[in-house]
This record gives sequence, structure tokens and C-alpha cells, in this order.
Amino acid sequence: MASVYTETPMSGNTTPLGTRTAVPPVAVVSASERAYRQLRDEILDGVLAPGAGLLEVEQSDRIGVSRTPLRAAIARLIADGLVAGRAGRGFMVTEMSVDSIHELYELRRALEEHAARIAATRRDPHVFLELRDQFRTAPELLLQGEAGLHRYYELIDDFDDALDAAVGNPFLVTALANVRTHLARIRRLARHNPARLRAAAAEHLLIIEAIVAGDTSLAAHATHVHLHQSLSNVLAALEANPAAQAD
Amino acid sequence: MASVYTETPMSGNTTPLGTRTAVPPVAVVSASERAYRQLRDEILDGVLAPGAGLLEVEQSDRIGVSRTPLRAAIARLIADGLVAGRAGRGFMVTEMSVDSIHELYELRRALEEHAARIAATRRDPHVFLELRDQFRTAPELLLQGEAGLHRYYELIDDFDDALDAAVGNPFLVTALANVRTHLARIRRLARHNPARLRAAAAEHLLIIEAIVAGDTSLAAHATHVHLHQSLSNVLAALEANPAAQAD
DNA sequence: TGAAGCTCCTATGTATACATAGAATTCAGG
DNA sequence: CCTGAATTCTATGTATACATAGGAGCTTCA
Repeated sequence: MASVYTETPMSGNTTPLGTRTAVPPVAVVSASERAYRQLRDEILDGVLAPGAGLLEVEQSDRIGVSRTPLRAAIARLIADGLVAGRAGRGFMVTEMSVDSIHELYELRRALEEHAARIAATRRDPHVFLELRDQFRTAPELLLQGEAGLHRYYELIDDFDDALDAAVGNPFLVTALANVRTHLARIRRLARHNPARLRAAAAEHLLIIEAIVAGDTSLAAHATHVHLHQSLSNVLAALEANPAAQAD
Repeated sequence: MASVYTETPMSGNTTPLGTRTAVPPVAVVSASERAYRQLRDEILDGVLAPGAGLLEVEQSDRIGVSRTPLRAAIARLIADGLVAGRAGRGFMVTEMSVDSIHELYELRRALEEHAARIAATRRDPHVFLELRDQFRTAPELLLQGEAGLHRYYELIDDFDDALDAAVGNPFLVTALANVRTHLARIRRLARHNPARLRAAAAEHLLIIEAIVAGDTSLAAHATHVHLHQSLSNVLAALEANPAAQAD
């Protein structure tokens, strides 16, 4: 599991307003944190393909940290389920089979339907009213090229954040975060399908409206429908381009 | 999260049937694995109380490993949510507030109700028929003192294992394992309540019968009822003895 | 006597050297 | 030419020494 109580890394980049010095506030994070983020991003982006081997010395050389922080990074990735230890021969990026996609969506249904129900009960209406207005602009956004697409994905993130805040349950939020981590690896495969994105935006809108209205049942069922369509789309994309799996 | 793909530690204690040597097969596990298990057990048993500070040097001295494997152990405990890093002053065992108990049960409901539904669909009937017979003997077991009590808790574990096997979803099973980890810390508080244990056994029996019958709806609802009663019992125990929280 | 600043100390973060287990390769024997 | 075992090599597991940041306590000044 990922932690429920985990705090910000160790931070330190608290910029005490007004202490604007010449040195850039970058890279105040620890070496292990840097290694973790880089490896994680590369795995999620597919730069490190599923099945790829991870050797401690090799990776620590490449990233520019010693083996100690790199081992810590790999330990976290193993906890995330993104990396697995091969018996005697190093580590490898975990595979993502079609079966595991089904399994991931099964867990996702359980968590998000429950989360939607809870959110419909505990939500701050103002937040979701704002989100509703934003999502209503989604169809136009999707006509505005790369920038609009980027904004659209930000909207999805905003929705996830609002859902987490409304749920207000660290255990559930952590479980959702884990699912989203693995989901990020899958999304790459089915990306850039305008028709699907428009439909997804409409589905999100319905979920939001249900949450605003406090309609727990509709929130859960609309979520179920959304996830069904999402999975169908992913599977269709995989069917059309099985090679993408190893991309 | 805990890993979905994590394998047995690194193992090695595969006893190739017939190679029964004189040397005991103990302690072939790595130092970090030993440290992890010991700390984890101590946290779950309450030996290391919530809020207790964990200092690397102190703990590594006590357990008898160097700081390196101990750091790995703590990293895993953080991923489990059992330990949190205090900004500048070491680590501490996470607290278990009444709020967090509610939150944990909320996640547990989402996962176990879903798992029960799935199990009722995919189960191997033989396994659950066997379990049903076992659980029918529970009332008698609970009259047989410590040994019977021990056997009863084994039955619960058997049920959990059977549920995991029937679900057959590594993501969901991992999420359930995480919940059970935190649950183990709570169970201590409400232990040794014979009346509750008898009732719980009856509730389990109903869930099992629903799974055997392939009745998904009943399996889910019976699980919901069971979890409601379980939570009520825990909260009542806490109410009666708030000190137990820090015990 | 109180508060502010400084110093020291402690505990984590990192690097590196060494130990060890397992796999691949190579060599020898049939 | 094939099979077997021994050896070597590689990659992780562990220990330790050093760097560094943050806090507690003390000292000093007002």
C-alpha cells in the first residue's frame, strides 16, 4: 500500500515569502526522492517499458545518485506495484496484461462508485458547481488543439482532487491514488481519441451533477457507466493496436 | 500501497522435500526482512504503541541489524501506513483515532462488499462448502477455551484466504490485505468478547452460504451487516475502555 | 528575569567498500 | 557432440563512515 499518513517527502522548499534569493528553489528534494520521481515518471510514460530490467548500478549511474537512495526509490516503486523483484536477477518493470487491466478496473469500480456515493453526501456544493461549469466548456476545449487537450486533462485532475476532498477519507483516497497510478500507464494506450474524450466529458458532467444534487444512487450508477465505457474504449484501443502494449 | 506483484521476499527457504539437513531452516531471510517482520508484528501487537518514536540507531541496535536494512524495513512500514515520518525528528508509529477507524471501515465496506459479490460468482463451491461446515462448529469451538479461540481465528483467516482465491484479482486482494493490516491493530481492542464472536461466526456463516448459493446480492448485504456489527462492537469496546487506544 | 541568538548535538541522508548468492559460461569427460 | 560440474562474474544485501539539517539547550544581552 501507499501510506495513508505519508507527508510531503521531507520538503524543505518552503519559500518564506519575501526571501526571494538569486538561487533557484529547485532540487531541494532528496536524492532518493529525485530518483523515485524520475523512475516513476519514466515507467508511467512508457519510457521504461513493461518487462524492462532495472539494475541498481546502471540506474544509479544514469540518474546520478548513489546506490543507497536508488534502492530506496526502487523499494517505493515495488510498494507501488510498478516494479517487481526477479528472484536472483535484479528488478523489472511490471507487465500490464489485458487481464490485469480488467482486474484494475474491477477495483476501480469498487472504489470510485463508493467514493461517488460518499461525495454526493459530503460534498461542498460550491466546488462541484464550479467544476460543472468547467466541464460544460469541455467540448469547446477539445476543439482547441494541444493546449485545450492539456486543459482538459487538468480538469480531470481537478475533478479527482475535488472527489478526494469531498470523500475526506485518507484510506480511501490512498487506495484511489494507487489505482490512478496504474491507470496512468493504461491511459497512454487509449489517448487521443476525440470522440471518446467528448463522451467522457459528458459522463463526468453527469456524475458531477449527481454529486451537486446529492443524488448518491445516480452518482454511483453514472460512475459505473463511465467506467464501463472507459474500459471498453481501452480494450478497443488495445484490440486495434496490440503493439501499443509493449510501446 | 503494497505491491500487487510482490513475490515472496526473496525467499530461499524452499525446502526441497527430502533434503532434511541437520541445520535448522530458520533465519534464511534477509536482515531487512527480519527487521520488517519484527517491527510490523510489534506495531500490530501494540508493543510499539501508536505515537511511539522510532529511531534508526536505537532500533537497529535493538533488533541487531545495521541501519541500512532497518531503513528498508521502515520504508516498507511507511508504505504500509503503519509508520510516518516526523518532519525533522525521526519516525513514529501512526495513531489510530476513532475517526480513522470509521474511515478504515468505510474502505473495508467498499472492498469486502465488492469482493463478496465477486466471490459469489466465481467461487469454487467445494471450498466454501467445506468452510461452511467448519463455521458451523464455531459455537462449540468458542466454548473450548484458548485452543478453541485460536482455532476460531484460524477459521477467519481461512475464510479470508478463500475469499481472496475466489476473487482472483491481485489488485483487489492487495487492497484487502492493506485493510486487514490496519484492522489487526484494531481487533486487539475488541478481543475476547464471547457473545460478539458467536454472533460474528453466525454472520460469517450467512455470507458463506450466500457465496455457496451464488447469491451475489445476499453476499454483499450480509457482508454489509457483518461489517456494521463489527464496527459497532469495536466502537462500544473503545467507549468502555478508551485507554485501550494507547494500550 | 525574559527573550533572542548562537552553539552543539542528534538523527536522518548519502556514498562507498565489502560480503554473498545465483546465473552464465567454460572446460573437461564420456 | 553432448552433458555435467566447477568457476567466474555480476548484481544485490549489508555495514560503516561521512555530510547535513534541524532542534534543544545554553548563554548573553537588554
